[in-house]
Amino acid sequence: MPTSTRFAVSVHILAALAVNEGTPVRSEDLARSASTNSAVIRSILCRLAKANLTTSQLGAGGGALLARNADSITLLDVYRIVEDDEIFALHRCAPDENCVVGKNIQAAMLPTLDRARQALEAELNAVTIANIADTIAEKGRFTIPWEG
Amino acid sequence: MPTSTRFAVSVHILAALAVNEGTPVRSEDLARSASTNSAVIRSILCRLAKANLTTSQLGAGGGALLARNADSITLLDVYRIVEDDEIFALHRCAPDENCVVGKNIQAAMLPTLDRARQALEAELNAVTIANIADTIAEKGRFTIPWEG
DNA sequence: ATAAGTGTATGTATATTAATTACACTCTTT
DNA sequence: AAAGAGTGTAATTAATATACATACACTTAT
Repeated sequence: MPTSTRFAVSVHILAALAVNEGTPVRSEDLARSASTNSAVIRSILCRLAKANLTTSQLGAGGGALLARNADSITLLDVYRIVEDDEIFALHRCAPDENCVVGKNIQAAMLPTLDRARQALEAELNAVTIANIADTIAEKGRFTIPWEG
Repeated sequence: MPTSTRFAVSVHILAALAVNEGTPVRSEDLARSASTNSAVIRSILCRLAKANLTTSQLGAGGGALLARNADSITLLDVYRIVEDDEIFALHRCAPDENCVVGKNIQAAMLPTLDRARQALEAELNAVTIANIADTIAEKGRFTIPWEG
C-alpha cells in the first residue's frame, strides 16, 4: 500500500512558508502551488498548527505563517505529525498462538523492523525545512526564465 | 496510509517453510498459522515462486517449499518482491512549474528520501529468513507447554 | 460594515487491500 | 487407470483510506 501524499505536501507547505519568510500565505495559493485543493491544504495546516509548527492569520491579508524557525523543524517532525500509520504493518489478525511460527514470528521480526524504522527516521531527522528552502532557493537561482 | 500486510505474511510463510525444512507445507496450513485465507497465501506464494524463492509440489502430499537456502534470502529480498509501492509518495499531481517552490520541491526532497530509503533497506538486508527461523526456534525452545 | 480567509464538516470518487468463493489443471497415491 | 489432493488464478465483495469538492460559520483586517 502506498503511503499518503500528506508528507510531501506538508514539506511543500512548510518550505513555501519558509521561502515567504514572514508574509502570510493563503491556503488557496499553497493549493495552486502543490496542485491540490485548498481544503486539503487547510486540513494539513490544521495538524501542523496543533503541533505548533504553523499559525494562521484570519481575515483579509491573512494566511499561514511558520510558528518556529525553519531550521528547528526537521523532516522527521513533519513525518510524525502527518503520517498516521506505522511503516511496517503486521498481520491484520493475530497469528495462531498454537503454532510455533505463529506464536513467535512477530517478536522475531520486531527488532529488525525497529532498527529499519530508526535508520529511516535518523535520516529524516538530519534535514530541516530550512535546508529544503535553501535548496529550492539555490535551484531557483539557476532557473533561466526565458527557457520556461 | 498503512503499508500492506503482505510483507509480514511473506516473512511468516518463508520462516514456516524454513522451520519445516524439506517437507512441503500446504497453503491451508500456512493460512491457519498466519490467520488468513489460503487464497491470500497462494497469491503471495505465486509472487515468491516467480522470484524463485519458493517452489510448489502439486498433488497429494504437496505444498510449498523453499527454493533456496534460508540464509541466502534477506528480508530486503522479500520486501522488494511483495511490496509494490515506494515508501514515500510524492504529490499526486505534479506541482506548479510556475512557482519556485512547486518547480523545485521534489528535487529538493529526493536526496533525503533516497538516503532514508537506503538506510531502511540496509537494515532489512542484514537479516535473513534463516535468522528469523532461528529466533523462532530459540523462542519456541523456552515455551513452557503447560503454561500455554 | 464589509470582505477576506480560516477552520471544519460533509459527501463523493477512487484505489488498495484482504476475505471469500470457485474452478480448472496437475500430480501423487492407490 | 481412477480418484483425490492441492495448486494457480480469477472474480466478487467488503472495508478502509486518501484526496477532491463544496459549503458555511466564525474571526479579523480594512
